[in-house]
Amino acid sequence: MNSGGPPTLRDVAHEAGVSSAIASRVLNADPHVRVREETRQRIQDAAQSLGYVPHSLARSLRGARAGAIGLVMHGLDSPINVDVLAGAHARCAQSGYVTLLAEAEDLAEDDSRLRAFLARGRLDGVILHSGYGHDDRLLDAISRSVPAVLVNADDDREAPTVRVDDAAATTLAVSHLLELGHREITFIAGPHGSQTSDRREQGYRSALDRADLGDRTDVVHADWSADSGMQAVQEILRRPSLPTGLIVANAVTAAGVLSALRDAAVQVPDSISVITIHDSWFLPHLSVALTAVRLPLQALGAAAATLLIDTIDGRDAAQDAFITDPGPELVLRKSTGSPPARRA
Amino acid sequence: MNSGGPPTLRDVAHEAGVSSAIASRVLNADPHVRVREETRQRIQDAAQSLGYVPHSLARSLRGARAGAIGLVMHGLDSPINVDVLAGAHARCAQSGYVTLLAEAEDLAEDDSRLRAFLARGRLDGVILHSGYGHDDRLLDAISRSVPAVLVNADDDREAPTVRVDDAAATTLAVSHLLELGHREITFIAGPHGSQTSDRREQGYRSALDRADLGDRTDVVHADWSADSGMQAVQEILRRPSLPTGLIVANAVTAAGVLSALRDAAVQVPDSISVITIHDSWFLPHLSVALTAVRLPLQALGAAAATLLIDTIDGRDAAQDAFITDPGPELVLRKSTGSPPARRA
DNA sequence: TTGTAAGCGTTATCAA
DNA sequence: TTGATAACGCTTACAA
Repeated sequence: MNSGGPPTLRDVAHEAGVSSAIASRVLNADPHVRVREETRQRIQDAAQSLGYVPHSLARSLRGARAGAIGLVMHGLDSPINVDVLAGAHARCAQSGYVTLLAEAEDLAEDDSRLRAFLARGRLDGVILHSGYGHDDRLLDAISRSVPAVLVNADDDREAPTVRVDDAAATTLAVSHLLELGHREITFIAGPHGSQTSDRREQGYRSALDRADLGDRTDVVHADWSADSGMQAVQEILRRPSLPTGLIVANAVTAAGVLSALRDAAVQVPDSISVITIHDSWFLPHLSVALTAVRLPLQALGAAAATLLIDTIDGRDAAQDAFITDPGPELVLRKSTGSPPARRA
Repeated sequence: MNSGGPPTLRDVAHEAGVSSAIASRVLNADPHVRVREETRQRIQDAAQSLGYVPHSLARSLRGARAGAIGLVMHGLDSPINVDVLAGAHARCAQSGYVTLLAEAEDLAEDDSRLRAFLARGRLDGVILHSGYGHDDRLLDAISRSVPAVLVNADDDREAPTVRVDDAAATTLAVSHLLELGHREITFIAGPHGSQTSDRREQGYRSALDRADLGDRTDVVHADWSADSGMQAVQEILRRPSLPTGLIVANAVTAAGVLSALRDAAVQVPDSISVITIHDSWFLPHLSVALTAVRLPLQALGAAAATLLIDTIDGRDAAQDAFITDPGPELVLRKSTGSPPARRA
């Protein structure tokens, strides 16, 4: 063997009595090469018996592929975002890419982390799970170095974007409440500056407009967290009159909304109906099993990965994409019902 | 510039009118080298103006460090496991390592994914978040290739292991119920074969033993999922008499437990008290706000990373470790209380 | 104080 | 059908 370390291609070639050149071609099953069957055997036996493992760095250094994709996520404390991550990760793994994980905040705040992450040759591309719009600098740095695909950003950005139909989701939620007879529907949005939240708000507004209820729109901002959901409810409860329906822009926030309602002894759905965007495992287990509009989050992550991989592999692609299959879907549970009878 | 691609060290050296050797030393701040201040400036200016980014692959190929750590996790659909991931990831990032993410099941099932992940030179070490004991083959393959640290495995394994004090956690839960006056306490365990669950069960048994209640032990198995928690409750409800206290080995399972109890109209905590291992954001929002024993999961992940990094960097380390700071901590909410008065 | 040159493990281009 | 050999971009003795 060589000098102690793990066996190299040369060790294999030497063992098989051939040059490293054919060893390389044989082991990579290069279709353009015709070797004697017997030689091929010898090489493969040698590789086998030496326990040869190709050195991925050396390979990528020579070729141009790292075989790795960067997943820049945010808010991994929310199961919603983890779903997107899982979808993207699975699709990358399927296609033979390993994935590097990073948090958007970390990279944006700490230049040395950003550099370590984007170090040349390490990544073939990056999926940036954004949505705040505060990350132009981050996107700039990334796309200067490798192809990037955005998830959930607006489409005025400098990279292709993949999205679910946020507006359709809230529209569906509004329709559901409208059909039940609600006319006073408040939307509990995400944080100011979130493009995702803005799109959902737009769906809410236009659905009310279409029902000639455009003057009844009412939006309260939260910040995606459960606590902020509780605060939003407390704010609403301080008003002289309550809405009969609540649409919450995010399932985690909705968990807080339900708790605050319980704390205030407001009956759901008898006094007020609640519906949220995003389905997740915990919704059936909240204080009232929560009705939701399911959005295909794993599919979203997977679509972003597909788009990126197509780009990397030189297939055209690189268009913005809407995930419409499956589309937003109503998951009925126990938190919505008819509005309370009107007090004259 | 060179041939179109991004600038290399040689380009920088050329631009600065020096050799690539000093360029390298200057840019890496090699302490053993004394360069004229003016030269150092010229090199750094050149690097700056060319937008030079070191090629991490070439660097690792030459040196021996990849600057990357593999995080092999399982069950990312549970926030509990995501907490461990977050802790490990943060600690790695802090120390300048990027992280490669993989799912244990994927690697165990698909050899080509395992090979891609462990490809030589890509990783400096791996954290394996295990707990099932089914993964000996996986651990074998990994530790044959790089240093590994286990999370939550038993300590008879072939790699150092980092753990929280599972037994102490259930002991604390038992004590809490005992103090409230409970004597019939059922433990809803994780799946058969889970070492984590076994350790928790042991803490439960020995705590009851110490209270001379060793003959009252009662264990029902679930599988970490919320659904299995519901099933466990249904099984218990079929019995002629009910326990007064339930200790659930996992917070996600506990969510299902509470829902099943609600569905069966069993009052918590009036008819039955419930306490779970693991605190998480959703516990306050369940049908009854759930009392829990908090375990330091992020610290667990971080400790695993620290241990691994120490090993990689050649500091001694590599001992099994218990995370005892902070230790298991009782988080009181509304799901535990005195047992119902005994029917004579 | 700076430059030369030899690798690190592959792959690709020739030539044999 | 196979073998030399030159890159890929960087680090590091060693030499000047």
